[in-house]
Amino acid sequence: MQVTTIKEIALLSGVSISTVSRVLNHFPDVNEATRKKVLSVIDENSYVPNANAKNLKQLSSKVICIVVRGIENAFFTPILETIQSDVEAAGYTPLLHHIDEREEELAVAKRLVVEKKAEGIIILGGSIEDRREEVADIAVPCVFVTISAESLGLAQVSSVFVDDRKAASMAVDHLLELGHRDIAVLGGQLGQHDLVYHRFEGARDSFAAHGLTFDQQNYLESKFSMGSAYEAVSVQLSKRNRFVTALFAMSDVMAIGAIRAILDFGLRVPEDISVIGYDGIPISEFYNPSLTTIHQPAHALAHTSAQLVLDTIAGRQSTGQHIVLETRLVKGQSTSARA
Amino acid sequence: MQVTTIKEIALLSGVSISTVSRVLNHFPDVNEATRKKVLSVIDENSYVPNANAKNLKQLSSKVICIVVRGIENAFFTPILETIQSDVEAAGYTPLLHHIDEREEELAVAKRLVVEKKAEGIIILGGSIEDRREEVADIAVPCVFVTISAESLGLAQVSSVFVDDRKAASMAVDHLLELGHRDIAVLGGQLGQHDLVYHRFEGARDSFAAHGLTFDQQNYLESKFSMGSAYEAVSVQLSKRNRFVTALFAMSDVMAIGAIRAILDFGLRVPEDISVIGYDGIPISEFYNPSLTTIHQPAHALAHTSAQLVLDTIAGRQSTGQHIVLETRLVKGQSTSARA
DNA sequence: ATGAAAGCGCTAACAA
DNA sequence: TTGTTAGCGCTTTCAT
Repeated sequence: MQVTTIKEIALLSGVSISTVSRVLNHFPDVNEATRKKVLSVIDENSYVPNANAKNLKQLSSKVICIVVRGIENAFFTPILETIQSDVEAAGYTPLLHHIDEREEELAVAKRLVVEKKAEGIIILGGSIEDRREEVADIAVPCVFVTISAESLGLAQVSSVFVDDRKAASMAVDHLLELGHRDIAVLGGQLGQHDLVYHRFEGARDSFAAHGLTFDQQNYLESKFSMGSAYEAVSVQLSKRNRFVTALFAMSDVMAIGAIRAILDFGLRVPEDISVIGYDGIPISEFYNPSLTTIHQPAHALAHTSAQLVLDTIAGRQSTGQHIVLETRLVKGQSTSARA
Repeated sequence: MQVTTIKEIALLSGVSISTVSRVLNHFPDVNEATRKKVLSVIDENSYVPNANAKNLKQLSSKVICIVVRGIENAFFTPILETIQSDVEAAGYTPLLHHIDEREEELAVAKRLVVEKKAEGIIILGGSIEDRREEVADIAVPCVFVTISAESLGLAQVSSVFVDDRKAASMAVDHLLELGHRDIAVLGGQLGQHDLVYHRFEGARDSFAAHGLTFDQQNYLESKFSMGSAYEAVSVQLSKRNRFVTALFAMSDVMAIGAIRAILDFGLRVPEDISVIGYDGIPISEFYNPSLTTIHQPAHALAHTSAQLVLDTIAGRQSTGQHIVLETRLVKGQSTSARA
């Protein structure tokens, strides 16, 4: 027979359900013999408490939820691991929740607060444009990672991010300083997400700062995947041949798709076309050629965001903090001076 | 004020809680006007039902849980997406649950069945050695993906996998047929997981079939990550120089780490050392050189496993099925005949 | 140190 | 079509 409830354990142990509950929750005021007995019954029947009932009744739970948009974002993976271990080190239980593109991260966050009695929320890959109400609805400290939530002006809400615009301009600066003038920008659909817009603006800033203008027809639109980037670049190559001498991709994943397309077209990287990426994910070092890329400080993003929720929960800070972290250009083998 | 319970919605709508529950669960027998009224109150207060209470009470839930070990296994990502959409297409709700290395996938699965009232379970990346009891404890249809559960002989349990031993031998066959004799095998810790053992045995089979013996000192141990593989190969290169002309890596991720190490040592791939990988993850096509690899049929693994749980739940099959899927050698640019 | 009892928010009979 | 009511399995006072 399957033993599924605390009541059955109580019966089998010859104690009341409250005593079983005390054992389960490591209360100190339980007779050692009783505890042993109960634990053995629990073990023999491989009983597992029902978290629904537990959460339903419980008021607080030492849980911090991490809500992530998109399962296959390679840039998030190391961040998640670091956040999880930081949260654990602080005595909280991290609860990782992946949501797919269609789901609403803010609604999910709100639900988790109610259901899991989460005391804090960390959101990766969300957006907050015109959603002040929904964010305000989240009743616990909340940190947005990779986007700024400063404009919301909410005391419970913090954010950690990089200056995407500046970073993108740094990338294009690098190409311009290597002597390139015909430069393509490979990015997402403009207007789809703030991030794309910021990086695009950054690229234009760089051109402007050099007294140049970005030629809009050199903007290649693609999804944030290798296959899509490959496609976008291949199309241009076969249509316009060697149309640029350098390319700035808004993610390393896109950069890799682009490079493969260039190589398959019979050109060399960086000799014929230089490529610079964005993110600094692990593969960027291992790719061949290794990627020149804008490195986002994944660990710092993770540590800082964990610290922010923890501090806000503990009341060590009373108002939302919005922290800008620095990016850094990592020079790989995928860029070189114009031939 | 935050409205958090069905009771408050009932009050505000001027109906009973059962009516609200009916609206929430899309019951047909609700007056259209009443439904509208309730929905508007729900919306105005952005009320979200508490899933704890719901699951606690509910007997069945049309949920299928997918338990995955390891957050960063690139091979699993596409499988997960396919399983999720297949499950949805069948009218079930997929519930993805990532667990970390320390957690016990079988205990988690059992818990999910109780808590979420899951009607089926799909497990990726688990192991079942000597754990018949625990598996038998899972009260609903269960499918293991990438490992065989045939030996358990449980009617509720199915599995879908490839013949790792045969596939590994196929990989080494390829290298031997290209004329290579000094071949390294880069894999995980032997004895750590069945999978490592099977692939190792497969490599030895191939040597034996060619009248040769594998030299144990050519087995390089590493974790399943690029960095670790890089390290392992670098050490051997600096110690024994060009010690082999070919290398079989037990995963594409390892193959990439190995290639980078070889390139950084000043050698060429495949001219100096050929490398063959395993898995056939997306990056294998995009890497430079593109990887020769043993392609595991990710989509077929996904479709088949989804079908198996669904069929078992529906009673369309009464006994566990154990299905072996075929791998295929994909020739990339990372292998060539011995110089 | 232990037990009894009152709910947590919801669903699912059963009535009306 | 709607309301009333009895729990789901657990935690948490309050007694003892």
